[in-house]
Amino acid sequence: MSDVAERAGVSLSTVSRALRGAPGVAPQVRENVERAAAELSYVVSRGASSLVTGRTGRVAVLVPFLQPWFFGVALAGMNTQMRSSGRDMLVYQVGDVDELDGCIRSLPLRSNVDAVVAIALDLDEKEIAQLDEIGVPVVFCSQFVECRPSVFIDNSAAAAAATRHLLNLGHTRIAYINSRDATGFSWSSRDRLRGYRQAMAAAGAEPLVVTERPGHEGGALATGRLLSLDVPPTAVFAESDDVAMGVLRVLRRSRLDVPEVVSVMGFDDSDTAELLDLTTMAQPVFDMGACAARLADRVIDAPDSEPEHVQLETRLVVRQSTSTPRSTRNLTS
Amino acid sequence: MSDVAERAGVSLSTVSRALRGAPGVAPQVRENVERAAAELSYVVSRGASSLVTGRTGRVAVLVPFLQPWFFGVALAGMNTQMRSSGRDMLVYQVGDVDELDGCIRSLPLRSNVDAVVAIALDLDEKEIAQLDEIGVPVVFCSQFVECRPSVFIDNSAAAAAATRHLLNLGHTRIAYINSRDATGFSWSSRDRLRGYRQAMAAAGAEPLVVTERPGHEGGALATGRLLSLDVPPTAVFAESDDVAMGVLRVLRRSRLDVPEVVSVMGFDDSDTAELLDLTTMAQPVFDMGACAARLADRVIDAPDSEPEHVQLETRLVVRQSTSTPRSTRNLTS
DNA sequence: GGTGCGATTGGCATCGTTTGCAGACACTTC
DNA sequence: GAAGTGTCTGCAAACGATGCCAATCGCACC
Repeated sequence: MSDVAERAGVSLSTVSRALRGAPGVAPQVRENVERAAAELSYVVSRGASSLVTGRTGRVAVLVPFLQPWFFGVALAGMNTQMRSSGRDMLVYQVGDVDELDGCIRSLPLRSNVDAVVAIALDLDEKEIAQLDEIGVPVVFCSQFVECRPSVFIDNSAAAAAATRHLLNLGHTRIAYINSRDATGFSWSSRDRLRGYRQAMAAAGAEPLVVTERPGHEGGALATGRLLSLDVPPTAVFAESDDVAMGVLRVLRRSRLDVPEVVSVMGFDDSDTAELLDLTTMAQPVFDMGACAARLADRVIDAPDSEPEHVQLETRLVVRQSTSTPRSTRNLTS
Repeated sequence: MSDVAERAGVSLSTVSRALRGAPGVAPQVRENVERAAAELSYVVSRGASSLVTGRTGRVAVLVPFLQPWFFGVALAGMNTQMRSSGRDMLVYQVGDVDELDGCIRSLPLRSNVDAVVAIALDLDEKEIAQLDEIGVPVVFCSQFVECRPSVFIDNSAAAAAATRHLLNLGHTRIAYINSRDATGFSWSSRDRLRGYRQAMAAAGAEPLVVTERPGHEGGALATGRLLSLDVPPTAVFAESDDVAMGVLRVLRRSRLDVPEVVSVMGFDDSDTAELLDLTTMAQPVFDMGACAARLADRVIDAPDSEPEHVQLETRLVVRQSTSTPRSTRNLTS
């Protein structure tokens, strides 16, 4: 920076003010400084300035996985917003509770980031309290948390709407594939299950829930169970597109036509859903990421503002995997 | 840090040494300091220490996209390795050349990161030179660059091997779907195309190349063109799994059985490839990320060591989408 | 008992910025 | 022409760590 000052023929303070866009710098001088900085291809050291300001200009993002579609899209949304507000994005994968713990007590702690965004971590209260202890504001993305800034969708209402679509098509025997991993229920799947149950109850239909492990393997296993029932369902609502992929795979291998024999409904609208013509309940993941970044901006720039909750809309994307059940068609045709 | 010093009853320097694991601290004292730090849940400020040491403990990762499977997996690999070497990962999405440019001259520049990893950016020499100017060592992931540390696969050899598999099955009319976007050829697809041509030439088979835009839309469009040829191919080798998805989709909609009527070969072994039983040439993306992180470690810890090149192995994953062509089967059965 | 040595420890300058404060300067206003 | 009012600029003290250097300590050895 002193090089820039020398080249522009001004003092360090002036360079600092000029480059930071602070008021009280003559336009001419500012221009000189900016040119000098550009010529020397100089940028301020975030580390040094954060020492003084207490702001690092960095946000840590905690994700349970990096690989699935969902997180890539959410990160892309966050990244876009963060770039426009001039912040940098640190990414930490925290696959399990231990890693979360280690991460909390070591890496982005305290004076190394301005805020933390937790994406779809499905934390319980104890873990949230633990996060609070790091002394950095936390924003929740894809999880509703009371008294904390968070972006989320209404999983229950969305699942109910998806279920109603199947009911409206004339299905009554609609199975729901629920997933559970070693850690127990996650919030989103619990809410979705609830929405399914409500919609089924409201229609007077009998719920049919199978629980398997997450992912497409779980979907495949669950489908095996459904196909061996006394009366297999005519429609399957999978907790997520990923699970639905397992369902489609088994049905395809069994040469059971979709939607002719079985309708399949997903949740998420991942890119593979489009690829496989899966009807699904879309959630705006990119926007959710961008919104989380905005909430982070807000919590950093106005720490005392009250936590903001943003609920984003879902929408049903109807594709080729759902239709009226065969029996209905026979009657009406 | 002074709080910790006070609580442990020692000086600042001793705390610094103790927490950093530096030698010359009595075991008893070290333990006291560590306990005090833990009790105050204190962690060192990276910014402050980097001011003195010149090391930030951070690595910037430049990716063209965040959403595709490939980048999520590569980032996961990098993240794992970086965690174990105690570095933090900054992620920047640089979708186009302008963004790259902006990124280069603003964000992670100079004193804000110790190294930069460029994942699959397919940079040309001018851009590489530009990257050099930021004064931070650069590691290339999924691109071979002379005189720079880089991790990559032999795209040409891998594509040749994949093509040979189809040839060995008895196909002779094998189409290659090549993609090109607004920016022109990318390195990997150019190399893959070359491998395909070589294998075809070696077998005395006539190459058949169609070029479309990238992604599954491109695959779909290319398939349309292939299906309207005078003599459609019996096998299609898509430049990437993503492109292959478009191929499969069109074939499925056309009720052209895979592999009965057309064999399809992909490249990458993405998770959807497994899902759709796509035969594909797998590249070790996770390992590539991890390896890139190791190279970054090396270039940071031993700046003067000569640039290391790591070529990782690919392997053919045979699934259900390839088989002998129908004509062969007719002859042999 | 004095000396020398190695192992620990504390003091202090230092890294590159920001920022409060005061000085310099130009320009009004009386 | 002096005083008042801004606007702009420079000085110097932080910020929180590190690392050099010197001081201290314990201990064995002569």
